[in-house]
Amino acid sequence: MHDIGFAKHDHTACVATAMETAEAFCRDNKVQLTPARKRVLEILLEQHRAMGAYDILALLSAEGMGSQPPVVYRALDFLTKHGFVHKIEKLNAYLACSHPGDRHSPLFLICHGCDTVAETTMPTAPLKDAASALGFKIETTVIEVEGLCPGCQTGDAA
Amino acid sequence: MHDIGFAKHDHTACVATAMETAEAFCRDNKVQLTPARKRVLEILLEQHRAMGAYDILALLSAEGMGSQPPVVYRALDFLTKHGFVHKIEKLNAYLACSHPGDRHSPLFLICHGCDTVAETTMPTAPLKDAASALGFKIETTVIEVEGLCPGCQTGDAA
DNA sequence: CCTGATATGTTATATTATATCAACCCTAAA
DNA sequence: TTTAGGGTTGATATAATATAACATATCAGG
Repeated sequence: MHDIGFAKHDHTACVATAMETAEAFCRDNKVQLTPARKRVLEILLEQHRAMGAYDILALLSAEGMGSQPPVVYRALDFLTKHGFVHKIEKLNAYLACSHPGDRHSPLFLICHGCDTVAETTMPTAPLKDAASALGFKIETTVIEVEGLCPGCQTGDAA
Repeated sequence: MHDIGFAKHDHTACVATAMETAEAFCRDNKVQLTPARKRVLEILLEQHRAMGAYDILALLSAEGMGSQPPVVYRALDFLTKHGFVHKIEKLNAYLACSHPGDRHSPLFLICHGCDTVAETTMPTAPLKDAASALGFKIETTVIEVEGLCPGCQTGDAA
């Protein structure tokens, strides 16, 4: 059992479906989900947590899929460009997208008690309104909040 | 003449008033605005742009105020802790606060045409609602958007 | 075949940030 | 006055994150 949001669920199946979604997207869009890219995405889906690039690299390397930083950064560039993976700027870490296929403006909830990161969404209108009030045209958004998840508010479990 | 938001204004005076605000705050709260901290804040106010820690360090160093990274990172820690400076996570850069004294959840507009960063605000209710729907308690927020400022949308001036 | 676009392998380096420990300065308690 | 503690600084070293640069490989289309 694993967490999604901050609730429990069995995500054995969701790794498989996310991979299928990614493969379908790549076929449709004529881009290549090469072995390294595929494996990085699988790792992030399986681990279901925000991981540093070098954490991912260590796993890749143990599997003999390349041990140099560009390997993982290139894969992450590809995966983030196509929306399969998000970068958590506040943590310099990477997280598999919970809503593959959507085009959305994700909001990340970072718990500093247990280091869990949950992805959710919020209305984008307030953001657009504030930006357009200054004549600014939004292309990408970074919305991250840090605090305590439900489980860490009570016991203060670190 | 300099920019604030994306409009022109003369900000000669605002450096001085921001420094006075900071000094008053430090007196009131019994914390020390030491020479290094003061100079880092002045630099960020004078430059009126997002600067990397090492850019600031280069200026400090040229003035003989210490040439090692901890000097500037300690100053930035202090200044961000007390709200005089914000970190722009997306850029790994630091920016003097445009609303000294307020307690606010700032929104940063990052123009990738001219590298200007404007600080504004938005209603925080949507954020709080989305977080509390998952039982999450917010402590800090990072809201940054990247795109094009009014001046860079037309001429595409890089 | 040749070429251009895309991807990978490899080495090296750039950029951002922190750990650690000794010294200093001030305040306030003993 | 001495001593202890908190906060700050100085200095050295290193950790953590990310990219530049260039050679090689693969493959589809002309």
